[in-house]
Amino acid sequence: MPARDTFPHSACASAAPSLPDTQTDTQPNQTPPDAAPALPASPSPTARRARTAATADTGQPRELPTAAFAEAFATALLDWFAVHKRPLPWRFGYEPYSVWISEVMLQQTQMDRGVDYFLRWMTQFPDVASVAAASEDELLKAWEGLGYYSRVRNLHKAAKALVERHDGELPDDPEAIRALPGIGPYTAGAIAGIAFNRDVTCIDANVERVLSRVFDIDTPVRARPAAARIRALAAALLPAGRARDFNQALMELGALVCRKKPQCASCPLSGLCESLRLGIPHERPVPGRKQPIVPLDVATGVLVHGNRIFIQKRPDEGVWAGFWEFPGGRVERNEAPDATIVREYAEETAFRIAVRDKLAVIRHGYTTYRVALHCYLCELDGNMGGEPPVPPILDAATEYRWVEFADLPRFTFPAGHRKLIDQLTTDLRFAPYR
DNA sequence: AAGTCGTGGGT
DNA sequence: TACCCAAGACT
Repeated sequence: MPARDTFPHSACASAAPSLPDTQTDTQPNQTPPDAAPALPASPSPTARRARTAATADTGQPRELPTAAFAEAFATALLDWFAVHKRPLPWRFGYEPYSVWISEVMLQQTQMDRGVDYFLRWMTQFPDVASVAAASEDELLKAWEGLGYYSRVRNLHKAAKALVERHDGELPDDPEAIRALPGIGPYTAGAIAGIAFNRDVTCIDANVERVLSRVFDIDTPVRARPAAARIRALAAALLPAGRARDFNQALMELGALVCRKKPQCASCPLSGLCESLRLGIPHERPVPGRKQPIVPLDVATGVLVHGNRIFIQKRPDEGVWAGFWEFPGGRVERNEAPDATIVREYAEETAFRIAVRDKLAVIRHGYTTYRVALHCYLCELDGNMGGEPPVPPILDAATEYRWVEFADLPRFTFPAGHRKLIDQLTTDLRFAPYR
């Protein structure tokens, strides 16, 4: 736990507003800062003892940093950021649209991948209006491979709402931003704070990690008590007028220095960090309950007929909604994968098919599953293979196509199927069909 | 509030 | 290999 020395009458740091969340969180203190005493940026023992001040009324362990600590924290952090800030493409101009796209794109996504997708997206959809005018299929194709595709559907809805109601511009009011589809507490804070430089914080996994270490928060960071404390701490540490740099700096520090394996030797906050003082930064943040990963065998068949390949479009709900795919499904208990293909084709298309070569086993994961995707080459069986072939009776799809191999890149596939297509490009057994 | 929703990099 | 988990939101 942090030092319990409390200074009930010391200046309490300014508490910048944090976005309202579904969980109501009472800000312990909203009073403006008193005259902040000048304090050396270096962490003196005095500064360390002055780290926190308890809320005066209850005396509960809901502690906020003193103004002096907050200033030392912000100064060290912002100085570091000025030197180590990466030249990311949305860090030029901070146009709200660019910030919005980057923030949504980077949700649960690694920076390097996000940058590539961002640059392509901005070329294809340079403004809100172009997103609103695009078809969902176009947007989905641009998002293909990034995952969490409801993000792009919500982006579409939000863009259309902005064109209709806000003249195609993002509002600068955190509440109004938060009301848009796909924008939660984090993204609303990020847009308001980073694009508009409003005095608002944003809490992502980086911020959680940094603050849980600096203040040695010993309960699961995503659970309510710790989450509320982190929101309050971030708000108290935020220097007025510096939200753009402060928010980015906190996240940048988490991404570059205060990583899962912390690099405390090069951390500008090492002198202020309670978990480091205790020698346990690697024990923070305390993780929540983790979901078990379920292994799953799935089979899929690439059905060829002449030089055409059968694909179908998934329903509008559930995983990979609206994606194209090769039919297939879960391998049941005591079922061989090639038998799965025959069964699934019968159920999903009413095709009788014959399974030929096994093409690949592709391993990938989605959400809580770890999938082994067994891939087979298939043909229509017996007299089903007329010309043109008999139409399918779709049971798990909204559309179907018989397409040439060269046309597959125009359609949007789940990553596992996309990997299969990539492999087929060089698979000699598949040469007759491409 | 606990599950769902993807994917690939890091270790 | 196996596991963790990332600039989260929604239901």
